[in-house]
Amino acid sequence: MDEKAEFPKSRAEVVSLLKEYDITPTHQRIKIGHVIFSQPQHMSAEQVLAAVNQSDEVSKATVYNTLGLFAKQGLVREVIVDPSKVFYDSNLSKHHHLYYSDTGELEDIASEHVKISKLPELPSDIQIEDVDVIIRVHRN
Amino acid sequence: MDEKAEFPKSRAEVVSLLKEYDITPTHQRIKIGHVIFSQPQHMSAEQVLAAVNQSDEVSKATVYNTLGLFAKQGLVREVIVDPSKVFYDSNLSKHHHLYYSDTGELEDIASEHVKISKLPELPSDIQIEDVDVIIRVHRN
DNA sequence: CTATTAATTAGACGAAGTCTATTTACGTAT
DNA sequence: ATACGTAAATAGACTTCGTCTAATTAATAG
Ligand SMILES: [Mn+2]
Ligand SMILES: [Mn+2]
Ligand SMILES: [Zn+2]
Ligand SMILES: [Zn+2]
Repeated sequence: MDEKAEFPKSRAEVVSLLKEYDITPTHQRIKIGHVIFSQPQHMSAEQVLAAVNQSDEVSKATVYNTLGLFAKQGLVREVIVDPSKVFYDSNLSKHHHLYYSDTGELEDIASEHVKISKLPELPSDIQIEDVDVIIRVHRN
Repeated sequence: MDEKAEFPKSRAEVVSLLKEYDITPTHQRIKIGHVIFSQPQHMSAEQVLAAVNQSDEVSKATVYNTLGLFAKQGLVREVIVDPSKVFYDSNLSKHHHLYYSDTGELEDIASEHVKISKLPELPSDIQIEDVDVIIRVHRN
């Protein structure tokens, strides 16, 4: 797990990050990485596609492939809180989420602010991937 | 909040349940309610549509409208864990979820088995709707 | 350079869900 | 019971997000 999580990342830093995570650094992947690692944020695939296509073109298929690959390799985290789209989270540190169901906004909650003091015992053949805590809220 | 949560529910019980939650008990709504309240379970809209259309027909629009209405009135709970579909949960008691990301299975975790001992302080103009804990696991 | 493999692409396709315009059912008054 | 006004249901077009396929292009090794 990457703990030094600096933002923004230069192009060169993105390249080393990809290599670290065993991802061949192609043009398109570097560009997508540069967008999402510019700051800790939550972006949908559509948003990434739009951002990346401000300058030259990356295909929809490649954006989806790349985000899926990044997630598989642990470079981004998929956040499933909105029934209509997946958010890709560039914040690699352990944290939880605050979701405004009225506006669709998604905010991080530092993991120190949430403490889970008891979890169920699970059969030994089961691996825990993640324990997600989502606080669903709305304004007034 | 309904605490006596008995399953299965007879047709007559479904009718009173709908009335309790200020839902006009139409044929279609009773039928959908009868299906989902037959036991504590998690069903997608497509599954409800299929189940309900074993005998006579209820339209897709009505199934979606009805499940949305039930959720809005607090008769079912929407569970968002799978990026491809919403689950409607007929278990009204407070509980959390175990999600098998490899198979898509969803299981309940009784709320006694999870203890959250610290939550962040939130601005006073924010209402908490729910605190969801999702344990994402996979087998071996 | 050549061969092999990996990655990208356009656009067709699919699944889940929404919307619109019309029809049907329901509730109330006469 | 009939008429009227509102609520609910319906078919099917449509949208959005995401996947797949078949063809092209780029990277890598020899
Ligand atoms: Mn949705
Ligand atoms: Mn998906
Ligand atoms: Zn986050
Ligand atoms: Zn449940």
